[in-house]
Amino acid sequence: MAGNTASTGVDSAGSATSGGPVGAPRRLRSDAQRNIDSLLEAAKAAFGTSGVDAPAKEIADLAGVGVGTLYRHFPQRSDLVVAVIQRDIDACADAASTLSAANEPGVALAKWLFRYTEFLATKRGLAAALHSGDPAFDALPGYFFERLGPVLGSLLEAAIASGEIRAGISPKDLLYAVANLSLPVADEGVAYSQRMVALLIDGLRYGAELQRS
Amino acid sequence: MAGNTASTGVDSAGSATSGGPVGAPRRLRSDAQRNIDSLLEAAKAAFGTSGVDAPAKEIADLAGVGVGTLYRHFPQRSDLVVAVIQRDIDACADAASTLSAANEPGVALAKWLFRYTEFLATKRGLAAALHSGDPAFDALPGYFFERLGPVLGSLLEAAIASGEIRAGISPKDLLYAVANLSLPVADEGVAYSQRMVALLIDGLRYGAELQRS
DNA sequence: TTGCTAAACGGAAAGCAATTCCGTATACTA
DNA sequence: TAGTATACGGAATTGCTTTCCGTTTAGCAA
Repeated sequence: MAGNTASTGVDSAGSATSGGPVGAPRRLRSDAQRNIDSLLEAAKAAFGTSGVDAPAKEIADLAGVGVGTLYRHFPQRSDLVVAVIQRDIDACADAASTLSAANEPGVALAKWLFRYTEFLATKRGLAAALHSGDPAFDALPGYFFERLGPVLGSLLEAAIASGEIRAGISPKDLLYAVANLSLPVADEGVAYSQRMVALLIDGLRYGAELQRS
Repeated sequence: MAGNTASTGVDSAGSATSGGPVGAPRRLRSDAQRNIDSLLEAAKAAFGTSGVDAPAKEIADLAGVGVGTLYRHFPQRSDLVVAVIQRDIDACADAASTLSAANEPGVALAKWLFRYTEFLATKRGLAAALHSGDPAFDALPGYFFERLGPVLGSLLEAAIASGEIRAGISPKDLLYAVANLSLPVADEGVAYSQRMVALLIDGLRYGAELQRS
């Protein structure tokens, strides 16, 4: 779970001067670890209540720590946002593998995409941050793909092999396309997103039979 | 062109001589109008250079006015953003009618969608604002649709009539779907957006022949 | 257990950008 | 040409992020 280390650094390089095994950055003190967890919990709650722009103070209070502590672990407000999102990405990836094991290839693909859609729908404001242009979020899309890409990749591969879906679409493209389609627009809700995703899936089915056999 | 009046009010009504009836807003003073124009120009430039988060001061300086003046015409920073976007929406709508007059229905539809895609691509940060959840932008999607909906509606209608596209998709859905797909993701450029839009169009073609005749 | 020290804490203060206020300047009208 | 509503500029206010630093504490060794 990447989120836990925050971006305080804990840079992988241990610069081995002490002769010990490289990359042993010294373990986090227990209270620090506890506070990081509290902060992530609090942040998730605050983002849900007050949106991504919830003041740092509000989050710190909710977590029962001072703002100084918040900034010790998450040097920039955006680092907290990133950590929270990464946590949820991990959860989604895990759910995917379970789902793929219990369904037919084509069904598994569609089901997972809809599940993914719902997952994104709960993000709302968080997803917006992704597109804010703030360099602080530059790493997120990468993490997104790194984590979910392989999962969707297998689903896709299986569905193509069974002839239900045409080849030629990359996991990355599909991942991002659905993410974008799931952004909240106007007064429409999740229903809109799902309609659009369904349309995209039809696009994938278009011409699939030509490749069969 | 809605942008010019800013949100200071100045509702469309004009006329009304001296002892006029209720709601004669009184025309804008010439220097005020000039400053509003300068501000819109400056804002567009600043957004391009420093992103949507360009400081108000920067924009005011660029326009050669004080921040007080900026806030007089655009009470909230977001009002400026809205005005700039509306301007560009209008331009896109106009281009659409021209295009639709010079092409076959199906071609016109596809061409316009790609043109629309490119238009959105230049917005980048601005588009992100749309999804920020800030209530200040609530009116934008409405304007977006009000202006572009009818245009895309005609294109769509014609393409459906010619049997190239299946019925059942609303202009609104398509408009928003493409807008979302055009959001910048990761390191991909416009090419990505266009690939996805093409996929969506294929989705529309899927099953079209079944409805023919 | 006790003592020591690096690590972590909390919250006051500093830094910044958005927004408001208000005295001054100016475009219109009579 | 004078009078007045409008508009102007920029200093002051406000609210939030981020930094700083004296105080507290977990983890370790004697």
